[in-house]
This record gives sequence, structure tokens and C-alpha cells, in this order.
Amino acid sequence: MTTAPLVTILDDEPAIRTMLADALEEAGFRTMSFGRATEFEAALKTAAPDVCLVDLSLPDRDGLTLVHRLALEQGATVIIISGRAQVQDRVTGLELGADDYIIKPFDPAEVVARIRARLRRDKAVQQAGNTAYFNGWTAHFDSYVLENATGEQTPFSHAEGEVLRLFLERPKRLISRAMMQETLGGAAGESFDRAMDVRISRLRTKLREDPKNPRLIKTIYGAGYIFLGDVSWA
Amino acid sequence: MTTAPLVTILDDEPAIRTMLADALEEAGFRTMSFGRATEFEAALKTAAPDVCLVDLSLPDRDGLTLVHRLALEQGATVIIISGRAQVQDRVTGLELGADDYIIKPFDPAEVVARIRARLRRDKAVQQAGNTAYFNGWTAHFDSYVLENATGEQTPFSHAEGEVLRLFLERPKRLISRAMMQETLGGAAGESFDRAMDVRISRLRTKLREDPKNPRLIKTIYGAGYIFLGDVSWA
DNA sequence: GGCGCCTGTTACAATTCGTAAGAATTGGGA
DNA sequence: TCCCAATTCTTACGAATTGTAACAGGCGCC
Repeated sequence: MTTAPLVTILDDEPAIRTMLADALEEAGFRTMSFGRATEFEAALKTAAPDVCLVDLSLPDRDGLTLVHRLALEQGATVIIISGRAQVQDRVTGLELGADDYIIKPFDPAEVVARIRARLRRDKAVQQAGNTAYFNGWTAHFDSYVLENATGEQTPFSHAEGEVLRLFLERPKRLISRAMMQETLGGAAGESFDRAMDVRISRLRTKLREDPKNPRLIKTIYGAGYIFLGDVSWA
Repeated sequence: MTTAPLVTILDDEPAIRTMLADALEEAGFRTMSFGRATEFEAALKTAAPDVCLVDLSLPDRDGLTLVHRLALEQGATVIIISGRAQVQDRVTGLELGADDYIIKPFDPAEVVARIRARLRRDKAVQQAGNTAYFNGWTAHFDSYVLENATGEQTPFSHAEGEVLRLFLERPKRLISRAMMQETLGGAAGESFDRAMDVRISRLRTKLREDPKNPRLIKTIYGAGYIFLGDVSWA
């Protein structure tokens, strides 16, 4: 994580500006607010916002033209916030280059969620990295590689990855055998239980687990397993 | 190859399916409609939709779980269409990976506009032209030449180019064997599977891939392949 | 026709992963 | 504490899947 994403707010109503800015900053974004298009455009020369929130009813310029220029020339992510609720308004707004169109009155929580969705997508297209860190290990789910604290790399297979992912998504909680079979698609047959065991056994050896003293994958006799690592995803 | 974008529709109400399909096809998209999640998932193995429209209230599966899997594992663009209009529903939907959330009743024109906005953005971030750069390599699809980081040039054939292009257009996503045969026009015969393998094998040697430790083209046993490069088009 | 390149087919090697079987562990009761 | 049945772990093996080298047909070009 470098710096927090920058969101600009362009709206002529001060109450809405503060409401949005408060919600966005609480959500961890940096914000810059403007009441007039001219101020906003001046600021664009020095700042590069990740997302621009734009109200269409501006005192000093036509909002749609601004949106068009922003989207087309700057390539910025633009979200319109408008009181004009007609379908035709929304369609033209989106066609002119906006990435989303939110109608007033709105809930700030939804605005935050929609901004996050945009940023997530942009990042996902560049690099869809599913990696998790836990107790000195790094699991790269996109490249199917497990990395040691010293940097040694061990590949893991698809089946092993399914189990590992299940554990890393629910750390420090009991995972029952039945749940595993559910999510890992095993027909809850008689013998699939054993396949599960084997998958875990193989995963344990790759994690250099001492079976007598499991640090990460703990067996709960008669119930299931618990993954004991401190997991963080990136 | 510039085929129309493929949009999948997953909704249990036939009337809505046909309404969406009509509007989308009139707008120039290809569509596939499904009433049940299981049918949809089966189709996913052979088709690669550009956008997935998903209704949350499905007869045979929890819609949100499906959305999560679609967005996370497939990396697909997902738009939820739902009757649940509460802000909380929208926020959780978006946080689970949906790219947009449209509330019933909706206007088909707005759905089309929102889909277009998504596709426009995806294309802007990752423009599919005739030259692609990835991890020190350059692939010229108009001259069928692959260029090394040091400038060495290797020609590649049409068949190799088809595979390479498929990979470069969907990096870091699982590409199933069935999907390959679909897009590469192979009759899904018994022995064409092996031809697929051979194409990939030949491509790997041109990319100087170490078969034991593939950095770019990764095999997922029983599922398909993943291309792991950081791709940008020009 | 002769030559070279592309591409599918075949055959065999390597890998993955479920199954079976026996060993090891756990927990409750004698 | 000791014993035993249920449960879990591990190893070995085999079926299915995948990699790749070798071969052969097809097509264009000289």
C-alpha cells in the first residue's frame, strides 16, 4: 500500500461536499472538494485523482461537457452524482464517458462501495494477484507457488491450493470435514474422506509441518481442522 | 477477430431474460440466457463471457456466493440485477465483487448503457490492438513475430498466434480446455485435445519456458491453463 | 518434382490425485 | 493405568491427465 487513493468531489452544495468527504475519509480515501468547475480544473493540473465525483448541475459550466472531457482526455474514472433521475439522463451520462451514475438522494455508504468496486476492477485488470501472507510464508494463488521465509519457492497443485485457500480464508476457526467436502466439491462419499486426509497430508509436508507438533494445521479429533496462522491477504 | 462482446443473463424469470436478451442483441451484443445457476456454471466451462448479468434470487443456489466466485476466481465482470433495493444489499453485493448493481424494475436502455460503460473502461485499461507487451516480450500479431527482451526475433505461426492471443487477452484467469477448443474452433473430438497440448508445448519453447517451472503459461491439472504475464496492448 | 514449413496424430514419459491398506493417534471406559 | 474402537496419518499404487518427441500429411514456393 503506497498512498491512499485520491477522490475529488465537485458539487455546488457545501452540505453534500462535506457529507461525501467525511464518508470517504473515514473509508480511508484522500479527498479534495470543489464547488466550481473552474477551481476543479485548475486543481487537475497539479493533482491526479483516481476517481472524480461530479454533480451535473454546476453554476459555471455544463456538467456533461466536463464529464466528457474528463473521461475522454484524462482517462479518469468519473462517477456522476445527480438529481436528474430520468433514465434518459442516466443513459446519456454513461454514454458520454461516465463510469457510474448515482442519483440524489444517495447513501454515502453506497458511494464508497461503488468507488471501491471501480478501483478494485482497475487494479484487478492490471494485476489479479491473490496472495496471502502467514507466519513467514507467502502463498501466491495466481502462480501456485508457496514461498518460504528465506525465499525458497515450492509449487503447489490445484487440489492443494483449494485446501490451502479454504484454510487461509477462515483462519483460527474450526473447519469441519463436512464443510470441506462441500466447498471442495467432493461427493460426500465414503471414500472421499480419505482423499481429504491425503490432500492435507501433502499440504503439511509442503509447509514443513511436524506432524507431532503442528503449528499451522491443527487436527480436532472427531470434528475437523483449525488453521492457526496469522493471515493477511494482499 | 472482432466478435461482438458476449453477455450472459442469469435470471429465473423468463420474461426478464427475453427482455434483456432482446435489448442487448439489438444493441449488438451476443447473449446467452440461463434460468439456473447450474446450467450457467456448466456453460462457463466452454464460453468466456465479457459481462455476466446475475439475478440474486436463484432457485438452486445463493446468488451472492456465485457472484463472489465469478468475480474472484474467474475475474469476470459481474453486474447484479436484483429486486432487493436496500442500501445494505447493494453495498454487500458490490463488496463481494460485483462491478455494478441494478435494481428491479429497470429500464433495458440503462442496462445497455452500463454494460457499455464497463466494456469501454476495460478496453481503455487494456486495449486489444495488434501488439502486446508482457514480461520483456513483445508479440506483433500483424507480422507474426515474437521479440525477445534483447531484441531477438522469432516468428510464430498462425496456430501458435491463436493460442497466444487467447492467453494475452485473458491474463491471470483460468482458461479451461473446453473454452480453448471453443474459441480455437477445434472439433471437440477426442484427439484434438492432444493437438491443443502440442500447440501450447510449441508456444512454450518459443517463450523459452522451463517446463518444470513455467513462469508464463501455467497448467492447472484437470482444469486448464493460466497465463501469468503482465500484459499491456498497443 | 523437390524442399521447407506448418500442424495434427501417435506414442511414450512425467505428473497429479484419488484409493486402498496398514500404521499411528486419540479419547473413553474398564 | 491399560485397552480398544474410532478416527486420522502416511505410504504405495494405479488411473487419469498432461508434456513432448517423432512421424506424417498438406500446402505453398521455387
